[in-house]
Amino acid sequence: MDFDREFLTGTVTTLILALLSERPHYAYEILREAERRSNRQFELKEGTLYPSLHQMERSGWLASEWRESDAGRPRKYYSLTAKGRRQAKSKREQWEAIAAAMQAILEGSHA
Amino acid sequence: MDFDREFLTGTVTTLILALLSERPHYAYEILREAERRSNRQFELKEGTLYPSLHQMERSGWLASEWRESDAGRPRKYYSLTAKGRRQAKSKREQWEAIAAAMQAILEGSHA
DNA sequence: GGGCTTGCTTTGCTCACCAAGGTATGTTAC
DNA sequence: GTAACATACCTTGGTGAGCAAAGCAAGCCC
Repeated sequence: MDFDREFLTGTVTTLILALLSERPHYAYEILREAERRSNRQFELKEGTLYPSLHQMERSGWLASEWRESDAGRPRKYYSLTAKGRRQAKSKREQWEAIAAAMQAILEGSHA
Repeated sequence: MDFDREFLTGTVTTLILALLSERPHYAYEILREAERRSNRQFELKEGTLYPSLHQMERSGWLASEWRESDAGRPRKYYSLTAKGRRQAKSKREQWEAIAAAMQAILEGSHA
């Protein structure tokens, strides 16, 4: 399914924070992981992800660290700061509340 | 709960189409109904709703009709066109797919 | 008369997302 | 050897959704 662009707004930050809640990731890995877990439904774009990560780091939600890789270029790993963990929790709760509210509204409209 | 603004993107159109799938509504009624069903979580703004309705009418998804009211000003009732019904179905399906994909991603990140 | 609610509308702004481009390294295929 | 592809990082410029803030109009209650 191709989503209308506007549906993704708001999911990107939440999604990044959720993945980083589990363990540090580098950007490219986030792209792949988001695709994989959503069964290819999410195709996070690089032009979205990289600026988002930079923005979140500037906001103090993330810390980054370069690590050598066995093969290829070094990778920049991002992890959550304490502030980032609070944000992750907040975003997840907000998302769940939105999903519940939408569910309540959509229920009445089924054909 | 106050939502971060970006979370609402994409939900507005879906929400409007869902309510109009049930029966015609006038704008002010949509505002109230969205609030009521979401337990006050959604507070759709007038500056969002009215331009959206106009946009959707220009796109041929909605038809409008003025009706006299027992009390107060006449109300402009919006109803779905055939095209609008197809859109309503599509948006609902997209929303449900997004919600499922997000759920899959968030599941792993619970504290 | 003043305030509240209902009801419709518009202007100007912000900012999330992304298309499109670029750089660099390593692997596989021919 | 080189072409093609995957990995891995980054930036610029544009679009468009949502909203704050304002206005207009009509009815109700005190």
